[in-house]
Amino acid sequence: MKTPASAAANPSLRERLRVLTSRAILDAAEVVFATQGLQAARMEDVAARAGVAVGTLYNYFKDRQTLVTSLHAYRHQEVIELFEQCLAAGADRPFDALLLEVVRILLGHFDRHRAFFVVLMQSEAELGRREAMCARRQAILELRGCFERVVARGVAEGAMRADDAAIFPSALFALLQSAMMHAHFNEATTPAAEQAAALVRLFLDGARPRPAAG
Amino acid sequence: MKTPASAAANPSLRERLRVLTSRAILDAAEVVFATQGLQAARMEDVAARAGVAVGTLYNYFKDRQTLVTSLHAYRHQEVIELFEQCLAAGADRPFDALLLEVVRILLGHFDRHRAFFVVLMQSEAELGRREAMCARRQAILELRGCFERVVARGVAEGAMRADDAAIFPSALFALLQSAMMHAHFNEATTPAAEQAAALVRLFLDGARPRPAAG
Amino acid sequence: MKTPASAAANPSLRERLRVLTSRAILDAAEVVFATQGLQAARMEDVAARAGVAVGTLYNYFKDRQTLVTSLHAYRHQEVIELFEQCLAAGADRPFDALLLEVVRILLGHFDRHRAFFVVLMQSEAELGRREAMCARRQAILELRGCFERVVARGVAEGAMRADDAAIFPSALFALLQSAMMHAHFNEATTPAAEQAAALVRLFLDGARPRPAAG
Amino acid sequence: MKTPASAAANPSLRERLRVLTSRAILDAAEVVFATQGLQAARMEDVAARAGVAVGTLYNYFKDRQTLVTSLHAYRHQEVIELFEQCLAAGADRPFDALLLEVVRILLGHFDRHRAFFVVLMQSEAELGRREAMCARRQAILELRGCFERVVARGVAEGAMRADDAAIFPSALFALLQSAMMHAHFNEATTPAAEQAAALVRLFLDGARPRPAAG
DNA sequence: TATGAATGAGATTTCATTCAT
DNA sequence: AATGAATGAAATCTCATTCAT
Repeated sequence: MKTPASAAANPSLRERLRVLTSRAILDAAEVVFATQGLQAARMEDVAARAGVAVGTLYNYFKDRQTLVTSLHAYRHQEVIELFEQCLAAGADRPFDALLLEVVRILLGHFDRHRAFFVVLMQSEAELGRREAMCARRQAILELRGCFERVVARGVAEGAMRADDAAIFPSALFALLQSAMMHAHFNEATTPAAEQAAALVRLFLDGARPRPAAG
Repeated sequence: MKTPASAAANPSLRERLRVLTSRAILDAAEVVFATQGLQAARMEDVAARAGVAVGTLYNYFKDRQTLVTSLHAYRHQEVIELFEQCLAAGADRPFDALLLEVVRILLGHFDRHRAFFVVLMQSEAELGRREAMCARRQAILELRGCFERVVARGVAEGAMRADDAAIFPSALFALLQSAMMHAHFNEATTPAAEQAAALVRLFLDGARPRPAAG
Repeated sequence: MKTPASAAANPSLRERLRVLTSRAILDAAEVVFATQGLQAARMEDVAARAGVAVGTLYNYFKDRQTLVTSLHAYRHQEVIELFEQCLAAGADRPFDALLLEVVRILLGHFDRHRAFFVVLMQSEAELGRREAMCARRQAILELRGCFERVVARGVAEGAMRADDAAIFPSALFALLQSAMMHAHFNEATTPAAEQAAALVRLFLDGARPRPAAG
Repeated sequence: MKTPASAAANPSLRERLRVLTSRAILDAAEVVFATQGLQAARMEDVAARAGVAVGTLYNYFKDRQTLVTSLHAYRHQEVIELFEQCLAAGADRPFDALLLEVVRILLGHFDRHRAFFVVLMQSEAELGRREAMCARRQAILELRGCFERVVARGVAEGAMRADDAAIFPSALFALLQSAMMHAHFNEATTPAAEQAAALVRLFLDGARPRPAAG
């Protein structure tokens, strides 16, 4: 919004400013929603944090709902892109390594936006009920799709059982969540990413002790 | 003049009515909160559903917050009691069977109050932030304690690895949640309880195919 | 309400009980209104203090307004009776002594019910506006009448000027009030009655120093 | 972006409007509170009278209590300023004349805001009880201080006795009140200010007839 | 007659949204 | 395009009063 470099070119200065302001608002919204809670946060707080007037919020987002949805989409998109990159990059790696990498990357991302993701999860529970959130539902399904692709690949490679495969995607997702919640509750302790290996071990080999003859 | 017994030879009629009304309100609240969402639900709706006047709500619960908290406590208590009964009853069973039983019982309970538990989870995410919810936090810790005892017992019996045991309780909890969320999203499909066996298999033996020599 | 002595006679036991309960309620109301303020006090508090149920209040007083009014009347009546007794008893005394006696008696009564009289004054200010309070207005006019009689007598005896006599009654009343308010603000200090002599001196001879040749 | 001056070349227009609105609300509040009573008046009525929406009230005053307190402060301040001006202006006048002037000025002001001052007095009686009103108490003490200064000066000049001086300030204040109450009850009659001379006569020389040798 | 739970109108307060500047 | 004061619908909570027991 104040980058001096953007003064040189003028092709679509307006447009670039719009994007910057929009980002600034989304970033402010993330912090405010995460700090105060999705419902307790007031538009005025978001505006104050973003350094703009309330009215400006409405120049960029139709209404509160839209702002929340956009924020979700924004972060979700990042996760999905990360996910895709992992999958693409690890196309030729052994499945175990790929899975570990995916889990690590995702948890790393979660760690960076921990507070917001907690809020995001909170609102996911609402999804069954509200209609207006189909955009958000969409994003979630997309994320779910990523997990399903990972699982599908694991099964295809013979690295995972096919019989219970139906529950694996949501189970995997749930394990990631559990790591986050764990990190969230024991605030300021070890980041969730450090649990990546243990999670993958649990997911792939279970909690049962390995048979003696490893 | 103030002894409740002296009222009109109705030793505890009043008292019994109080309990009934209190229950009616809590039941109504569960439905309304689950249907409309924790925040969207209005006290008036709860009252209407319970068949009482708004004021009556406040004769039983100090304020909205207290109602929500009481509802949480009410359901949580049931879960914990179920849990305890399982643990007590299965004291001499093999660990695998015990775990399966526990998971099945819990998911069954979840199925019966599905909508509300989704709401409950939603609000659990808030816990890091609000202080006033220590009662609720207490309940959650208690539940967590139950899972820890199960895990501890599994480890003691040699049925579970000790190395990653730290993450097992929340992982187990998360897997249950995933089953619920799964059931919640695919509304009106198979109950979560049917996933019990698959979940336990995954938790104990992992997603990896069993070695050939089954 | 529980006086064992009243069990002996039965001529109008019911009636006597009614009076006792009525008194108990009025006494409780005085304390509660004085402690919590005329508006902040709740009927429930009055009932609790009186040791009866809320419903009982309404068996004795039509509504809140009536209770307040009755309380006013109750106390006012006492004041007026005191006043009358003084006037009657002092019929043959010199005016100065009579006035001093009246002031002393009234302030003494005020001291005994200080808190409530403060509340009472508070509500007197409302009088210009509310219609339903004509009963109260009546009582006040009656009290005013007492003061007017004292002044009239003073004038008749040549102990007071006739020219400004119109303002003397309310001035005298105001001086009494000032003594009470003074006592009220400097809580728990000397009782208002001790100011009686000074007040009368001020009222009769003014604040100006006496001419040297007394 | 936040400097008020940068808005739209309207350096202090906003600010001026704020002051005007604030005044409008206070003026409306005075009328409404005085007309309907301090407690009976509803915020909605104040808003309607001020010609703004309810919400606007809360943009200017945190809550009802604050509005009332601000109103008190607003009027009290005016009285005190009037008082100070009198005292300053009359520094070299004989005490009798000064006192008369003070009384006349104050009663004049009272006359102009009669209804509200009655309400104000009403609430003064509450002062002993509520703590949150320290601001108001402060104002009252300040006013009392003014009266004390007048009395001190009178005593110093030998125009008033020193022995009973302790009760003079509140007595003087009470006499003013009595004039107001008198005017209030005999609504729409002669203004209180006309009683100024009689009041001062009473206060300085008492109710007793002057000794023959005038 | 006493009781006290139920009632529900009504008051305060909040905050997403609008719109004149 | 940005601003921020104004708006007013809506939600929570209170408490005088009623009435079945």
